[in-house]
Amino acid sequence: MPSGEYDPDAVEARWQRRWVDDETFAYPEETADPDTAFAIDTPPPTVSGNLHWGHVYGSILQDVVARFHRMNGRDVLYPFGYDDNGIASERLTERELDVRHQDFERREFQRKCREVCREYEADFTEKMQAMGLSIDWNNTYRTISPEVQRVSQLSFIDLYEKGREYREQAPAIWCPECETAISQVETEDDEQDSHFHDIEFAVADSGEGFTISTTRPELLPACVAVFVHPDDDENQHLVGQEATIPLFGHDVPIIADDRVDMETGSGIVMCCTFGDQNDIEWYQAHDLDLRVAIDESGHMTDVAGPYEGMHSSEAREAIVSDLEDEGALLDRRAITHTVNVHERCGVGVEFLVTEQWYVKVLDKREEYLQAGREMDWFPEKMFTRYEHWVEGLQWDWLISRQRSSGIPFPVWYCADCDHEVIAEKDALPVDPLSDDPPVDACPECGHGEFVPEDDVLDTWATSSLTPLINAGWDYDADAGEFTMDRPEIYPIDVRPQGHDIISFWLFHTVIKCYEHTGEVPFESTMINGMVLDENREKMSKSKGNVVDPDAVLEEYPVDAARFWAAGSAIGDDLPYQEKGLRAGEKLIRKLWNASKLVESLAPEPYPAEPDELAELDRWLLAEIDRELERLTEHLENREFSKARDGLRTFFWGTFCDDYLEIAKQREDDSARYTLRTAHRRFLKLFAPLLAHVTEEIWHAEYVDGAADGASDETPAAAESIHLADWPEPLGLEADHDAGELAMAVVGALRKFKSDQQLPLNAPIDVVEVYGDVRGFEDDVTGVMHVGDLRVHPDAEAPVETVTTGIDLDYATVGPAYGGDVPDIEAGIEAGEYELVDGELHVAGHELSPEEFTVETDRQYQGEGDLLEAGDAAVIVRTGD
RNA sequence: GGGCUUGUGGUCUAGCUGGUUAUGACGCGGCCUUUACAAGGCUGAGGUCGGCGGUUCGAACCCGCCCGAGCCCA
Repeated sequence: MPSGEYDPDAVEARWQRRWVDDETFAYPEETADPDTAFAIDTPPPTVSGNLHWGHVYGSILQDVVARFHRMNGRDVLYPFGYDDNGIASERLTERELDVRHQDFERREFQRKCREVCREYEADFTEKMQAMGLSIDWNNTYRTISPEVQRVSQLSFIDLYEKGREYREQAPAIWCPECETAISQVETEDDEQDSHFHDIEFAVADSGEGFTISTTRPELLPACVAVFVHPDDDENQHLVGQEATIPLFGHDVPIIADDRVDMETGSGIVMCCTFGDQNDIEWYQAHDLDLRVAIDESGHMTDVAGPYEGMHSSEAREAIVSDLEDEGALLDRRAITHTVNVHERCGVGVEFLVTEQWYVKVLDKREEYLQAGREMDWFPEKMFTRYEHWVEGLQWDWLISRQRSSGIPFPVWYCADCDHEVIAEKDALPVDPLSDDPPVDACPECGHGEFVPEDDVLDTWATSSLTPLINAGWDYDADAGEFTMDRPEIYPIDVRPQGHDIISFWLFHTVIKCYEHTGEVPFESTMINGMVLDENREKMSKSKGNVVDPDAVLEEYPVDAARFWAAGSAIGDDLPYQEKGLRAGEKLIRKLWNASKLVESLAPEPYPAEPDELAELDRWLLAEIDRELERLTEHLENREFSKARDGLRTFFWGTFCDDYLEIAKQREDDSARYTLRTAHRRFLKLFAPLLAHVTEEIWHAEYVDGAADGASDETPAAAESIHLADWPEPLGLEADHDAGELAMAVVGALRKFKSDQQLPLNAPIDVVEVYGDVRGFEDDVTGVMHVGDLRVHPDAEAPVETVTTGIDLDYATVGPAYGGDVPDIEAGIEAGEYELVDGELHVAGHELSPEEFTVETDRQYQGEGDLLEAGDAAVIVRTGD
């Protein structure tokens, strides 16, 4: 029985333990029907990082969805992934064990990573469980595990066999610090101090001088062309001639191209292989020479002549100084500009021509756009981000990384002819550095030696496979085809994630799974916003405004955090608000206290449905039907805020303030049955939101009935409210208007007492209601302590009505009278109008009755006070 | 610099394809011990809907520009 005060600390921890111990939320493995299976594919968090408030927010929304659909008869698979395959966890391992990954064989080092990550995973698990999320802890995966490595390599091979991957010498974004190619998404911008140099170039034949401005003079030896804008009249005469590079002496063509930015420097620009993205375009468009001056480690090559072997930064200073000696340095000024850097190490990226593996994406943009369109987007507007991302793609997806650890490419090359030899699918996972290729001789040339691929796969190549990992995707060698352990969950019903990762994580996942299975991997995607601090600013360590989940959950119940999280419109950013949590606490308390009252008004044994329900009871149950339908629709549309606020308002106002107050006066089976039915329904409706407190009350009140079959609950409902069925509408006939009016009469009487400074239980002698509240007389009388209630359903109230104004119905008047509306308004305002046979004559127009309403004021001259209750007049007389 | 999103009483928020009285909560003022809850109930005050301009009889809503915030990209 709920008694005393609610103690969330004890209650929440107890249920969290029970849910895990009893495997309450385990996915029923016998599920086979795609219509009953319901799966959520969450992007796995990096376990080496901390759980932050954004995780709390996102996870709660996922959990509300999971619980809602579970109660709606779906077999829910809500798995959890730990992302520990990446540089972050490798660095962590090196730090913790004080080792270098280079000193170990790749597989060996990964074993160490797995060991180190295990404790971090345990910490993550504990915290996720302490939020009471309805995750199936039997269904977890680690992105570094051999099983996932196998899936990653299978994915590589499948795409290779489908002709979606290629290896090519091409300009790639390169980090000279990490000595690896990186993808576009791994770079970020950084404001850095630099210098702008004006350098004197000369035309080869005439010796005429012109100025080139650059921040990177060390690229002079890599210069392969000079560009002038076609609209640049002043310098047009240079086009077609050749320029001589100072210090290095080689001649390059001078070419016109409209990609030149005339506003910067002299408007004449040099093209080097490669300084930036533009250089690559020019290189390709004009078929220029390739002069590579900077090598993979950021040092100068032989192209740089005397500067060979210097680091590019040293070479820059040396070249500037030599230019100055030669008089070719016209100016040098300090500037700050944005530099494209590698997000991991902060070092400026280079563009190098290297041999890399790519996944084709550019050729199927339209198809991938269509794949995105086929998903349901919550909210719909977020699709635009996906759309713009796909339309703006400039590179195929670079998937090779020159790191020594990570998931290896399952590939060897013939030492003689470079023919690619791919691993056998049933041998995966393999590491070419340790394992032998599947053939003894090259199928192409017969050569017997092979060079292993020592690159590893980009971590996104793995992170983008989570739907397949969850569905148990694998290759069946006997059948010669790909299979799934759980085909019923694919495509996955919901993919939740923040709007910050739509462009790469979601995109990569969609296209890879689409290529493997021919199906868009998600039925829907649910985009949550970012969590901001109380001042709507981004949380960041440097600002010191980061909310620590542990500290908050120390102070507030998890259910309060759930209430806060559900206060967001999906897709919008949400500020952390302590008041939001406090409001949650209040609702939890209200639910608890109301449950205590229900318990005392309708104790066990619970009454069966009486033959006839009182009008008020039918009205309440019918109102609950309405709320149930609204709530269900909102949850289906992921309108969490509307769902939450609607249910809260209805419960607090209609059930607690209106119904319960009346029910206190009643002692009949109809009331007892209704209290119990309503209460049981409210618990269920609140269950996805307030997961713990509803479970606690459910167990105190309703599991016995579910267990012994006394109630119409399923046997599973005896285990947990979260396994109970979502309510169906009862469909009772009720007079909605009469009930509404009766509540308005009660409200008016309450206000009357409040205005008169009377206690709410003060008696009232006579109340006359001029409106139809038949069937509710005893309810009004009981709760308001009315001695004599007289209802006049059809009679006119004995009041004088005075016309106080005219209310135009603009929706019809506007279109009908257009520009004359201001005149009509002025006429009414000035009182220059007449009512003739129900028509309004004003400003030369005759308005028909449906175009306006007459505003009236009721005045009562008799004994007692006149109150307004909705449309009805109520007259109150007290015996003073 | 570009794209997307967002800006409503002190704070958070609702507001559908434009219709005139802009929703609710938190906080604030006043009153009320009523069969759970005073962390409750009743009631009141508080808003030029970020700014400017436009379209319209009528704009929180549509259009343009500007400002602030968030995300992604350059």
